[in-house]
Amino acid sequence: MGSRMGARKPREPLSRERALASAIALVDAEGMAALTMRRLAAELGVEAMSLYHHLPGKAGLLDGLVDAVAAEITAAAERAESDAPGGNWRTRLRLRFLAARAVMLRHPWAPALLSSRPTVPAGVYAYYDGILATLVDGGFSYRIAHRALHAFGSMALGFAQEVFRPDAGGAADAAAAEAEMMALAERLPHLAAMVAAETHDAADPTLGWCDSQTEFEFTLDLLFDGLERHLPR
Amino acid sequence: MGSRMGARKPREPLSRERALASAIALVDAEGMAALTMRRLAAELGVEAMSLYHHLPGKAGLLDGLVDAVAAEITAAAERAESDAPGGNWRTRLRLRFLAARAVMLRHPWAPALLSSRPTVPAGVYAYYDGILATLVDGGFSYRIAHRALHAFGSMALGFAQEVFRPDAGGAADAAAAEAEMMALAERLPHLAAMVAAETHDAADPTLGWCDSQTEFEFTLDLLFDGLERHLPR
DNA sequence: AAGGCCAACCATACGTTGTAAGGTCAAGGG
DNA sequence: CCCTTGACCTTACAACGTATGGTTGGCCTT
Repeated sequence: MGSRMGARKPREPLSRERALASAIALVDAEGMAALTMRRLAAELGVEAMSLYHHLPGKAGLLDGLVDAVAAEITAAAERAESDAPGGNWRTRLRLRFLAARAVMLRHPWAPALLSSRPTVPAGVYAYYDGILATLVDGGFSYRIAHRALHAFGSMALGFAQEVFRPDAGGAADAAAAEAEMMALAERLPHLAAMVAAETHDAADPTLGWCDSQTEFEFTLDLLFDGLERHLPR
Repeated sequence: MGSRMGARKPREPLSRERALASAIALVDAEGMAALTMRRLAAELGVEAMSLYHHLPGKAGLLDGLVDAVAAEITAAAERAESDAPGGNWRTRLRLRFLAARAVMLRHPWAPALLSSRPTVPAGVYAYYDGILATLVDGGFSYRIAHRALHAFGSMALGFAQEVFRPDAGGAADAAAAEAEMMALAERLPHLAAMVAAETHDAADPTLGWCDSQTEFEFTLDLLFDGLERHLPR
């Protein structure tokens, strides 16, 4: 017994969805570098070449990842906006962008992947169409709305181009970091003074002292304030 | 004759500087994908492994590229600012950022490379120290200056996080692009309307109609305006 | 029930990548 | 004169994406 009746199911037959889900889990856990065709196949209990029956190569796999993230963002933004109906354009966009940011924080690899892809996934266009609708509904001309889209840049997708990486050094050798900081302070007097002033009453004396959530919202409001002055009348 | 007197010079002895210069030329001409150790060595008339006597591996080579670009930006920004002495913080920063942007336009691969590197090159710190000096000199508190640095993000280095790539489709099949645009218009009414409104009196009816220089400066002024309102008094 | 088709999966192999290990060779100082 | 030293080369390896061509088990048709 056990060979008939179809209930044997040596394994479910592997699909594009299962592959993508497994890929996202893998990348969330171990980073983009761990995502190779062989590794992903192994994760699914399968050989590498089997993936090619469901995905059009590595590039297609990455496109799939980006599409999935875009869908997640769109859903989160839609949900956030509908949770607070009747707001003005500012609060509606704010909710959208902060919802997008929450998604990006769950997938730290997504910003780099998104900006590295040569083509924009289709779902992103729909997302931007909604933003544009909010802006036009809020009274902006198409000209200013267009410029607003450019000005938001990646913030609309929930991430900012941070030049300085978040906590790259790690907390392993805080002493060495501080020593290096002291050495740098002589050549970079203003940066040193700023760090000194800002960490005066903060807990963490290292370079990981930036509250990126606060900075994100500050920049957002900066842009909103500036745009508001371009409203007609 | 010709064998003595040292003038034979079968080739100059290859140095870190020569390797980096050649790498930049190669990447400028053919893009990052063309930069492999073997290819760079061939470009220098040498075998791949010889590069390892002057560069600490591929990662070190990329770090070298980033350092070179950072130096180029710093020099250009310094020059631009000193060409217009006595300006206020706005015009001084504006000149810096636009000078940086000119450098980035010469090296289109630099933004992606810079954001992909795990560590920030040392030269960038010095560059940011100068920006900070200008802000503080302009009357900003360290707190707001700090936030300004975050708000500028990559714009200080001369590039914006553009979600939609510049002219990825190429001008080869403008008809197909327009047809696809028409198909998209039904699902993306606002985007379609915006494109229609914006290209009303423009020359190019495709998606390559964004003047990124204008958008860059608009965003810059948006941020400057917003920051100005955070000046004390 | 028998024949055959076909999607799913696998095994093998190729070219390219970065780079570790060790060899060759000319220049120069003791 | 020899022998160290550094620049350069040769070879080799592991890992990558993927082209090519099996093998197989279940479903449809007759």
